[in-house]
Amino acid sequence: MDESFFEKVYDVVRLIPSGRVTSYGAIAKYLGIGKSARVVGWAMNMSHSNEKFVPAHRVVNRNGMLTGKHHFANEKMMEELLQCEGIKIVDDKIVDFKKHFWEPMSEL
DNA sequence: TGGGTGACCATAG
DNA sequence: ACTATGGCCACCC
Repeated sequence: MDESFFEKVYDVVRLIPSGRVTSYGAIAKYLGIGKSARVVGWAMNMSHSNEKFVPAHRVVNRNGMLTGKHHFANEKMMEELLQCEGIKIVDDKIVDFKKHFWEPMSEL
């Protein structure tokens, strides 16, 4: 299909259940690019271009740190959204990240 | 057309 | 334990 990689990334991100978080590498691996997790991050960078809303706030790096918070409308919006879903954020990091981690391969 | 970029991850020193 | 570097792929100008 003409679905670009971004479309797939957006689709997976949109499938992330509320209160869960995942990492770029997990999505990258699920899509098959594996090591090139950067493409996933790049896709998120252009997420604002997508017509539909993409819960990019549910996607963090492997350390569970909100690396992309600066790319949101407001830097605090990301952790605020996560907190709204019941996820605790301390020092721009997700508490019990492993516990809230959502693996697309296992769930999908 | 081609180059440069990027919100990463893994390994090595 | 921490820091530094390399690699990797797809999209935008």
